[in-house]
Amino acid sequence: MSLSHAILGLLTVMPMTGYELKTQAFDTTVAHFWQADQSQIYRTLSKMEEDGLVTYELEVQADRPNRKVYRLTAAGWAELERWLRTEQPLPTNREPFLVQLFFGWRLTNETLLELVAGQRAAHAERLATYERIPMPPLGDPSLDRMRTLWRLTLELGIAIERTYLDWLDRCAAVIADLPEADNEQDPQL
Amino acid sequence: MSLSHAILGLLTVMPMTGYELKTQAFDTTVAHFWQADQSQIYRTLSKMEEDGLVTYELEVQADRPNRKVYRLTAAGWAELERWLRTEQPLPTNREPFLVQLFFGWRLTNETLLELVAGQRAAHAERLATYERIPMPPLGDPSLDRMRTLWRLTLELGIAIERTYLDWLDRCAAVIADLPEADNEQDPQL
DNA sequence: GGATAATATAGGACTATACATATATTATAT
DNA sequence: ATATAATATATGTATAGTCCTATATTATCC
Repeated sequence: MSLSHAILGLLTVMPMTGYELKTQAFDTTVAHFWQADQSQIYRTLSKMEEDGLVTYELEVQADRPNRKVYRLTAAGWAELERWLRTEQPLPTNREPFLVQLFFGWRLTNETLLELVAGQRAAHAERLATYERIPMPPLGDPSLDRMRTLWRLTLELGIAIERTYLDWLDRCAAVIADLPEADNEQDPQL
Repeated sequence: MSLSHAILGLLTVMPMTGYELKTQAFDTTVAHFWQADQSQIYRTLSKMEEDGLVTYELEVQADRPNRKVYRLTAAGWAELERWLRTEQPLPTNREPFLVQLFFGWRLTNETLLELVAGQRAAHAERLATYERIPMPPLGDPSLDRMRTLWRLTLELGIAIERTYLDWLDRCAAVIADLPEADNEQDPQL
């Protein structure tokens, strides 16, 4: 489970509550490389606390629900340092849209183009989200390691989304020129 | 669960056993967009059979374990056709290496460069695997819809891997020029 | 006035995935 | 002689992730 490692990393930047992890990190800053469900964040925090990786301070609030502000323990720091040096496997590919495209030859060009357009819109939106994140310029000598590395991760997110958009445009062009399917004999049961 | 839909798609090409699905499809032809565990394939086939989406013929073999050759039922065809028209969500991003890079500013440049090199090797291998798959040329009028669409999915796989490689090279260059970390005050417990 | 959003945590139920092992036979490699 | 790989299916167990709902208060929107 490297959700716990992402959480450890985030809590080194600043002690936070589960709510802040969700809204100010997983939904925004790190969304391009790790997405997490609210309920899973809370459950993982509980487990990490049990395991002694984090502790929390309860901030009692009058007009709002109480906050549990989590931070790393010594064991949490040690585990993060260890994990950061461990070679990580590539993420496994699982893309429903490519399954559709691969097996979609019986669909009409029109239907295929609609699917392509849908994906294009979704990727364009994702790209726009990433591009709205202000990126620290490179070449600035005052730019610290942290922000340089952070910038690099964002650059990948943007590059991948651009790759998708280029490819989807190419798909649309190729499909538009494709002779329609001959579905006479299908399905052949 | 769209593993079942990937299986439905694959079985339209040719009736197959679970073993063949694993070795001749998920580990090879469709590996760039869907990877599946052997045990999950068998369990999913069982469930799909229960649900009436597929049936199998038992091929009794003398010198080898018997084979269950699966093919679609009418309900399986209907479900595939329905699913193929349904808009699919973008895959969620979860990339352990980017978590490392993002939170790795306390590591030395050397350690970071080792991690980058490890990822580079893994992506280069993946790209080589994709490039070994013979890709039908475009512009061939005899090229059917199926192979054109299949080619497009492979092109994306290759484009994404090239994006990773370019980006990893850029990472290496940027990290090599980075002043080393000043870890005096860390970890700040 | 009623619905929704924001702040905050949590649990139930399910689905999906991963990793290891069992079983059985034959062929090949060391 | 022993081990491993290939063919073939299957189960046990654990981990990871999703979706929905509950709880409680305040603020805002229509």
